[in-house]
Parts: sequence; C-alpha cells; structure tokens
Amino acid sequence: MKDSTKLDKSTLLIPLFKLLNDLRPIDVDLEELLTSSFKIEKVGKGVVVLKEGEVCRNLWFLADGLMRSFHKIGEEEVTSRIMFTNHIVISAGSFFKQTDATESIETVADCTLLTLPFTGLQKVYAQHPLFNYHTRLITEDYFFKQEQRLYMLRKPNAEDKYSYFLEHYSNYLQAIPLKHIASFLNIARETLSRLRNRK
Amino acid sequence: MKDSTKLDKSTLLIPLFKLLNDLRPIDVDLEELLTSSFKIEKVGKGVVVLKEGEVCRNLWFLADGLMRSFHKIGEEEVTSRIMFTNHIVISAGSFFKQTDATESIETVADCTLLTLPFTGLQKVYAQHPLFNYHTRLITEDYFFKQEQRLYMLRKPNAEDKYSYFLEHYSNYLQAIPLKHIASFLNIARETLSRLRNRK
DNA sequence: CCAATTTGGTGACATATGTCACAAATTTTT
DNA sequence: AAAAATTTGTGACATATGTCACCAAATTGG
Repeated sequence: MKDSTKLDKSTLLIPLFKLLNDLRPIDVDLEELLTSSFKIEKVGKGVVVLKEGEVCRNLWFLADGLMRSFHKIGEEEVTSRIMFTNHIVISAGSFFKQTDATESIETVADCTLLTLPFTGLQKVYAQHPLFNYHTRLITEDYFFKQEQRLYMLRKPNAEDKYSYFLEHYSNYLQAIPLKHIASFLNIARETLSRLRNRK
Repeated sequence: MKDSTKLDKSTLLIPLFKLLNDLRPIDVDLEELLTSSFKIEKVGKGVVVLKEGEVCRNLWFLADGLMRSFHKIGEEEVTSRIMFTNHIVISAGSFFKQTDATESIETVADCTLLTLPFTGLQKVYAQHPLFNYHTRLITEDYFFKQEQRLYMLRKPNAEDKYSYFLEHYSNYLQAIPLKHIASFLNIARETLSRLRNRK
C-alpha cells in the first residue's frame, strides 16, 4: 500500500523542509530538532482536533487531507477557513497567545497530520533564534493570503465570491461539502447550489 | 504649538520602541539604526501615499492621524482597512514581495508619518538578524487582527457588522467619513446611515 | 464669508439572496 | 444490500439591503 511509505515521518516532512530551505537553507541541527519535535497522527474524517474554548496547543502540518475551521453563530456553523495538503494549520489567536480559541478545527477528509506542540516550537526558537526568520516570512505569506480572503468577502455578489473559490480551491471542489463552501463564501447553501447548476 | 515638539523624530518613535521593547528589549545599536532609517513626513488629508499598480516601497509608522486602504471595483472605491495612530501601515502583499499593489493607501486626516523604506528594513535585518523575532511577533499580531475582520465580514447582518466597528473604532467615529465605514463593513452607505440614526 | 463641493439623511422601490419546505441523490452505517 | 443519515437540488416566497433620487447639512476653498 501507498500508506506504508507515506507514514514515514521524514518523507512526510519533505514538503515542509523544502518550504523552509527555499526561504533560506536550514542547518542539520535544526532539521533534526524539528523532525524529532513533530509527531505523526493519522486522523479520520470528521474529527475535531481543536474545540472552541480550548487553547490551541498544537501547530499541525497537514501532510495529507482536508481540514476546516468554523465557529458557531446561534445554531449555524460558519466555516472560516478551508485548508488542504501542505498547509500549516493553527487557530492563530489561540496558538500565538495560548488563549482560548474562538473557533474549532476539524478534518473534512482522512488526514495525515504532523503535530508540533507550542512548547516544542518555543524550544526550537530558543535553540535556533534565526528560525524566526523563516516563520516571519511564512507568517507574512499567510497574512497575504488571508488578506485576499478579505477581498473575496467584499466582492459585490455571490458569483464573484464563487469565482474566488474556483480559482483557489478547484482541486478540492468535489471533496468539500457544498455547505462548507457556501458558509466560507458567506452565501446561502441554496444560492451556491443554484449558482453552480445554472448554465 | 504642539506640533514643534511632536516633530522630533525620537519623540515620535517612542511608541514604536515601546512596542518593540515590550516584546524583548532591543539594544542601542538597533535603536539607533532604526531611528536613522526612519524619515519624518507630514502629510495633509486626502493624500494618496501608495497608488494601485505601484510597488509599496515603504513601511509607514503612523505616528499621528488616520489612513485607509482601498481598491476600485468598477467606479466604486472599496475600503479594505482603516488605520489609526500607532499603526504600522503597508500594503502587505506588495511590500513583502515588492510586487505591484492591488490597492491604494491614502490619508483620511492630516498625518505624521515615519517612513521606513523596504531597503532600509532589509539592512536592519542584515545587521540585526534577531530583529526577525520582533517582526515575527508583530506580524502574528496583525494576522490575528485581520482574522477578526474576516469574522466581522461573515456576521449575518449589517447591525452586527456595525457593532464590530463600534467596538474597535469608536474613538475615530467622527473622523471617518460614513462612506468609508460603510464600504469597510461591506454595506451600503444608506444602510449604515439608517442603522446609525434609528432608535 | 460666500459659493462650490462633499457628505449624510430619507423616501420609494427593486432585487439578489435568504428562508422554508420537501424531494432527489449520494454517502455512510449496520 | 438495505436502511439511515447526510447532502444537494429546486420551487415558492419573504425580506434585508441595495439602488436611485433628491434634499439638507457640513466642510472646503477661494
């Protein structure tokens, strides 16, 4: 099976190290520390890895699968992010400041996660202060992508919002339930269904 | 006049250095380099400091005043951010990667700006690699605030969006034209006017 | 200080999208 | 493989908010 090879931690970490090395080559020490700090986790579909109100004590590198973050407004779940393979997954406010999360995070498909505890990350920073360079650039990159989502939400109509989705998530179109896409785009499930089926 | 004292660069930089020192004390060398890298600029109301299509070559520390970022959708201007005193102002995507901006930035009131060119910032990083620690944390903080704006845009109605504004910008309510607030909240000017005047 | 311009308020009306209800299709579970 | 649960599609209808038009108020600029 494919899975047996994929379960190897070093193999799973290749995309992350590529990302880091592309920013600036990291030395062996750091690579080894990171490798030992991450833990592999296989998680089935529909598992809540962070629950609203808890502290987000882990950063996940989504080696394979699909996840989403969401929060409750009354009875409704509002999807705030949809994350796919090779994403770094955290609940930002909660992870950065180790305060209670205002959102939950769950798997939308079977996932292979590489889990790095907040404490483990702090040790990495302590031993490798220049790792701040890498994470500064990564945070800048995620900041920019988040800004684009803000632009999307101010598009004047549902169709334009959906176009954004098609541009950025078309590979995952089949795998993500329509209701999650709709609430991510901040439109009604029914509106999206009609949009998608007309013409 | 107040202005003569306020024009002193070191005085104007106090809040920024407080921010940095609160994260982790910075040494004199770095403080001096930063002080010499920033330039003071007094800018009147309604001045466009960055135009859509240009590269954002500066970071501004808004020592005093109000600014906004916006982009055109057809004839309409959509306000994407409203920034007040002690904000760090950039067009993220454009500044980080030195690529063409997709938004403009203008003053909404008379402003006192401390301007740091991208090149100057890179020199700071080169001479003080640990400055990445500070900017990593600052970027994380701005990331978190940006996330809250995403939450605001997915609120189910105009009133809830306006509540967000009242919470975060009430001090500047008078100073910001209603049309900018409305488009920031992604509601019509008229809707906001009614909301504000009813009851 | 007046004229010009910009900004804000309000009524009338239009409409895109939300809401509700239920059927069809798909997926999951036993 | 059937039953149950979930997801998607679609019609009918409601409505919050957008759009347009215009006047009042405030601000700006000579």
